[in-house]
Amino acid sequence: MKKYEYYNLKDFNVIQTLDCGQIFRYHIDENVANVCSKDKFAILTTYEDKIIIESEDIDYFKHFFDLERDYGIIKTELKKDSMLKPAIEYGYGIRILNNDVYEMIVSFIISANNNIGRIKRSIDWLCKKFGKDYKTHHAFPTLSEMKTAKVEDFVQAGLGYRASQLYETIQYLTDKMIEDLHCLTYDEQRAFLVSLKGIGEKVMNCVMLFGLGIKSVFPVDTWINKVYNNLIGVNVTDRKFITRELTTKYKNLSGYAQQYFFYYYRDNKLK
DNA sequence: GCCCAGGGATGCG
DNA sequence: CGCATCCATGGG
Repeated sequence: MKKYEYYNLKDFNVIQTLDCGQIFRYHIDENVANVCSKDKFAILTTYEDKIIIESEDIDYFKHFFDLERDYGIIKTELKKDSMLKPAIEYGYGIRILNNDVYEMIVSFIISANNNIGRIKRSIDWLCKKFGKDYKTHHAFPTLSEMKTAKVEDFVQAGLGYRASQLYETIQYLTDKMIEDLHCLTYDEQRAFLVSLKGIGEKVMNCVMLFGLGIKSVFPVDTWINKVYNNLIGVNVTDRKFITRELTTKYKNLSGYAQQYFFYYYRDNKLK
């Protein structure tokens, strides 16, 4: 494997970035993190003054971890918001990953009304069953590989009632649809994603954010719902309303704000 | 046994 | 539109 070393890298913490719910295929052991995306694999080791990335495709993971972007500007702007400031100081090294759209579609369909532990187990099961074995890791199953799965396989993966939803979407999707998705307008992308079985507002926004790199969206899940009520001092359950409020407030930095909030309040076991 | 998890689909008004 | 109800499954 090739190796690349980053010295005194600002605004990047591997554990924070991996542990804030935007990726499910990773494993952390002390200062060493194994990360998978598509068929690719990397090992990140964190030391006092440097981070070492080992991979067969270093360039992929430089972009994957969004390392070419200056987060100082983003954090300075968002820290002007007093509610967000402590969350940013807590998750100072979070970066929004540039992950694969298709992998995000599958992963976040599975995530619906589910918990992270079970989501990770289900996805790992699918990778072992249908993904290529690279010895160091299993690749995420390609669309054509995933199309060979039966509904029973998805049930066995522990997807519950999401099994039939994912099955229908997998059978419907083509590689061309996935490729063309990048060229659509913002509204067309949203419409396409929501038309897929198992994808509603929240999952769609996660795919937009983590798979298409669109930072003007604000996925609202149960945690963000709790955070919103707690910070504003209300008891709202209308997530579409909360989404509108927060995207209006944070505009093109909504996606970043969402991750800082999510990591801070979920880690601190809000209430 | 109950409640919750990075919600969505469906039906009804 | 908004709203209620149902949906599998494992862990706390």
